[in-house]
Amino acid sequence: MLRLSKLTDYAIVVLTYMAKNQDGLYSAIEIAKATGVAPPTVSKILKELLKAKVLISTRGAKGGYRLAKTAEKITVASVIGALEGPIALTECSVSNHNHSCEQVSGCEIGGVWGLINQTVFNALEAITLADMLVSVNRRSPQEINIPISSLYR
Amino acid sequence: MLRLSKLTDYAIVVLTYMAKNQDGLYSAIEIAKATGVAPPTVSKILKELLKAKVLISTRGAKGGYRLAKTAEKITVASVIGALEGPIALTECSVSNHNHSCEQVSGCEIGGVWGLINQTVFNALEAITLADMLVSVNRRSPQEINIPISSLYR
DNA sequence: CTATTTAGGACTATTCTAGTCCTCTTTATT
DNA sequence: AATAAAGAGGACTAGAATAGTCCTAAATAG
Ligand code: FES
Ligand code: FES
Repeated sequence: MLRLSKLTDYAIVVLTYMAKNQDGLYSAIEIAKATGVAPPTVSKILKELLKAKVLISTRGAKGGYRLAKTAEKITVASVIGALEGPIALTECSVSNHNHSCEQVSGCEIGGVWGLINQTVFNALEAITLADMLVSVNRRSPQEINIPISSLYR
Repeated sequence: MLRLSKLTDYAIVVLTYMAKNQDGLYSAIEIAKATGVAPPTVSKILKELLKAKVLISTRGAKGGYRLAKTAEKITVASVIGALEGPIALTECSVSNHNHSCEQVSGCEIGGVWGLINQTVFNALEAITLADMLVSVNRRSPQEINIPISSLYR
């Protein structure tokens, strides 16, 4: 299904909320209440995003988190990267310096995976938090087109 | 990490092997030997690909599997779809007719997920088995560019 | 000094995945 | 007709990954 983890999903939700006021300082609890995601989970996500430098934190009372850059500069790819590590669709695409990718004897398609990977990455790098906001406002009822349809469990 | 399942990975390997002789008829065991993937696993994958009409089968002695279309018409997206169901990065993107997507109160970004999904899908739909073959022959040593690098476990 | 809030992990339960195996049906061959 | 080769379909298990919780320590405002 090529699924993203739920945490990543939540992360986008959280960031979209924060981006409504770009310079706002939000505490984890505050965000949890606003988004409906459980507090410990929000906290976990915020920490990951901090590590990835998507957010900046202030400790202590009246502390909280804020966006490290403008919404235009925060890409979906970077958020996914923060929560799930680098975008690598297959083992073959993970920094295979020691050729650990050789899962299969005689398989030489690693190069193409690189291409596919890059293509997907570019797609995700092209979409930013700002795009999310626009769509939230527009509230386009846009239906989703999933050509491969019959097989979902 | 936005990972594809191993089975999908193997499927591409298997199909690439089969595509070397477009009209060839291959038994599961034969493919297993050639690719190094365990026989029961190959069998499982072939069945899935059959269900998705990527392959055609002949039963009985001297039976086997063959490609249902030319390599140019078998897209990576369709292979992923066959093994993992439709490409839907998040719950929000899965045919949400009954709004089951409402994971999070007040979350209205579903539409953007649709966009992201579509973008990724287009990228994967643009690459076919034929492209895999070309690259196998060219054997380009092309290094993979993964900008989000530091976080891989 | 105390309340608030982040930092950094450890931990657990549940879900998903990979992989195997069994039984049945179909077909070629002799 | 008998036998062997091969796919069809699905059940099952072990292991891995994920989601989610919780605890303790450190920082800071008031
Ligand atoms: S299994 Fe690694 S390149 Fe194909
Ligand atoms: S949680 Fe479904 S649209 Fe955001």
